[in-house]
Amino acid sequence: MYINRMKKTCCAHALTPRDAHELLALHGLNRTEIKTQILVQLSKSKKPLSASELHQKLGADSCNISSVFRSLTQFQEIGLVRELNLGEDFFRFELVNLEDSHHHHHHVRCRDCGDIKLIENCDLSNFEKMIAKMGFKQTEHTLEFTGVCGKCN
Amino acid sequence: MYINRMKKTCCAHALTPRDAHELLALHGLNRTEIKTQILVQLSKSKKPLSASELHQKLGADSCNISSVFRSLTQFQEIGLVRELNLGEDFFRFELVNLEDSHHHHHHVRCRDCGDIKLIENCDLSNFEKMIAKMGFKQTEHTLEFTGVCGKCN
DNA sequence: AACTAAATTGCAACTCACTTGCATTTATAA
DNA sequence: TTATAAATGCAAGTGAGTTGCAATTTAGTT
Repeated sequence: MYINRMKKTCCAHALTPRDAHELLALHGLNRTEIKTQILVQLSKSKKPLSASELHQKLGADSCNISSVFRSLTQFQEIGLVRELNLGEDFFRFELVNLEDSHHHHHHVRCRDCGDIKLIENCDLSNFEKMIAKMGFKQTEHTLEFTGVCGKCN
Repeated sequence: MYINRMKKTCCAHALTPRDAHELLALHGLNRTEIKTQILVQLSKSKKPLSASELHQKLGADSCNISSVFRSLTQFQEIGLVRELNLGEDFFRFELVNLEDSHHHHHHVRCRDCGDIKLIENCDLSNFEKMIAKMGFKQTEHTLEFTGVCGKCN
């Protein structure tokens, strides 16, 4: 299985264009340069990227940003990509961990320099229990931090 | 102190127009009908309100929504109001607890019917410690849940 | 290689939350 | 009452994200 061959990064997998092609084929999507590059760039990035940052990385002139948004929407629908709100006025996107799609992490964003760090462990079981008692199912959460980082202090 | 006279609701205080006037005066703001009503409506509401919902409650024709946004911005600046992102494509606003401005709660929003419930307890000390070790200060967080509520299951 | 249907794209126009500049009105304090 | 600052309405602007449509590209089939 191709997933096992992939190199690991902090968050998920570093995808080669070939890997991206396999993923696209697996989900019945055409392998276009835009879709391939979005997956590759997201996998290479240490922090989640905005649509506009992705558009830059693909070469702003090489494609239209509406195609970037459309691809990101598709990737979310098939569970390949997750949309994050880090307290900015736009969304960021990250690859879902393909070996464990439930695994996710949180972020601290510096309110000064904008730098983003990952926080790996996530235990909210006391919250989850309480919400289950309130009758909610299929619960999801977003937990994001901001602060002033060491450099900016 | 007027704060002690105020009736308590689930989240903060039910403000009379008179209370609102005191608060405005205390912060050097003019006591206009718009500002007064925003505070009163926020204090009466069991769930955080969007700018547009507030505008409706004030009577959509009675004022311009830009004035609602401007007032909300001022209220945030002086720490009277907090802006929340509940995973919608707009912000909601709630009154800050005046007796304990650090006190806050979280929310579960039903992805089906949009209903919003409060979650009172908030212990994220293990996260806070980790982030402090990473060099971040003045840390803040947002933690919001979505799910499918009992009625919609 | 040629052909077809479905998927993808670019483009331009649009939506929607929110902001801003400016002229006018209102509140407050002297 | 009057001067000054604050607040407001209005209209235009921003910026992220969406959408309709026509043109292009992909992929599967002959």
